[in-house]
Amino acid sequence: EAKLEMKSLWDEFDDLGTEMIVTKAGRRMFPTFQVKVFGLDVNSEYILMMDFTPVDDKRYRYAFHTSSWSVAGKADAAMPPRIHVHPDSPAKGGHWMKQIVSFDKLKLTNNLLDDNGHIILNSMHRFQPRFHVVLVDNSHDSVQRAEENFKTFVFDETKFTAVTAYQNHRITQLKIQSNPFAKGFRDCDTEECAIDVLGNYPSPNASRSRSHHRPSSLQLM
Amino acid sequence: EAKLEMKSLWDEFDDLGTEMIVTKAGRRMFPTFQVKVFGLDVNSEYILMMDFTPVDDKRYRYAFHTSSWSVAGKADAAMPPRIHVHPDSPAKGGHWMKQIVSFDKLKLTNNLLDDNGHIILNSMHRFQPRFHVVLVDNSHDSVQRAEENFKTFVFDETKFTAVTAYQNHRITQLKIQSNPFAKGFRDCDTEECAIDVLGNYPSPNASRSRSHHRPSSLQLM
DNA sequence: TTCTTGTCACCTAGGTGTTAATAT
DNA sequence: ATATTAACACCTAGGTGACAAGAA
Repeated sequence: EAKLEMKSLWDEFDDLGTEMIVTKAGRRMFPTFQVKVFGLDVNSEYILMMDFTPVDDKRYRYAFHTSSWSVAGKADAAMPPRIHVHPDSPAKGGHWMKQIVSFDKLKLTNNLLDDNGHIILNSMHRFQPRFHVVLVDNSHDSVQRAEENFKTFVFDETKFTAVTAYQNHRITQLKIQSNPFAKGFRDCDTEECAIDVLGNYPSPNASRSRSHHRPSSLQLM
Repeated sequence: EAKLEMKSLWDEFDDLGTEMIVTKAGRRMFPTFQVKVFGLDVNSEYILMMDFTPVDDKRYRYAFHTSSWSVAGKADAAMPPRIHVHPDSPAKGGHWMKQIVSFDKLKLTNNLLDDNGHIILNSMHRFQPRFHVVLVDNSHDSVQRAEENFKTFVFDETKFTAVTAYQNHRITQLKIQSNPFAKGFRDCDTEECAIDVLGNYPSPNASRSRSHHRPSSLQLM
């Protein structure tokens, strides 16, 4: 009834141990959580939403010399739990099923005082994204039907560790290779690395050799 | 029940004779058609939409030496009439009234074969935008109530001539001064021209002196 | 030490009028 | 002549990881 999009990319990250950046202003997830939804009633209204549950009650630490995560103690105090409602909500089943549902407006933050409605997560803790489909039911006995009107989907391969800076260098490299917005950090000499995750080729003026020296000024000739 | 936003800007354009660019790919309107809506039922559903009616049955021509429009004959064959439905439709009255309704996704084209759903207009003809509010009525006798469920608003100051290139140079200048996306064409030596139409000041790195010479190369120092 | 923050160059994505070339 | 098209420099708006500095 719900299928995770870009599963192979999620699997690739999951095999390395997915990390998601959290910032004060809020950072999008990459990969973006996207699903295809099936089996809804075309003319009934639904609210689609996401939340994040702690995977365990632990705090983690990354050891660079062994390139591995280890437990660093008990979890910090839990943050105020928040839910992200998909901005198209409420909408009819027909709307949700006619295209991929993308949670690309969802942002993660570590700011406990956030007032932008972003999802608040503790850094160095592990989380499991969850996806919920709620049927809008205005009938008098909607309370009794609350359970059947509420469906939750969990994709194990989307769990991740929240971080303020990437820990595993291989995660950094996979993000750079697969996120179009990080194209500026790709090292490409030839066209072999130029194919993005969707199989698209770059525009002709792309892939000039990267230099991270910051010019102090520039002059027109 | 509907109030035009940015009326003073529309008036400024209307006094000069508003022109709107039409292109094959589709061009947004500037000013953008935006309204505040009042008096809807908060919990009923409405569809909001726009269409464009010919102001007259004439074709126009612009005389640069006299800076004026004149009739150039009868109108060309009318294009297939199209309606632009606001992408939030259908939505409850509460949604429409809680913020300004902006038709910034609406695009104008002169391509009669357009398959992007854009509004098709004949260049060098005059048009009157119209705004419609339609109550979604599922009752059995909705046919009888069709008229009361359908309200149309016309703001005379939003009429314009469709063009493929600006004719009146004063229109061009007003577009450049008031549209943020045309900031690159502003001639500014001091901060006096730097206040945009909303009264906002520019960001610190703006308003470098404009040069339309295209550098053949540039060098980092 | 370990983790977090703020700034930055470098991208994606797309909205401007200009200009030269092309229709009509 | 007049009208249209396509490429382009220059913007707005905002998403990346790198890096240096700061905080715990």
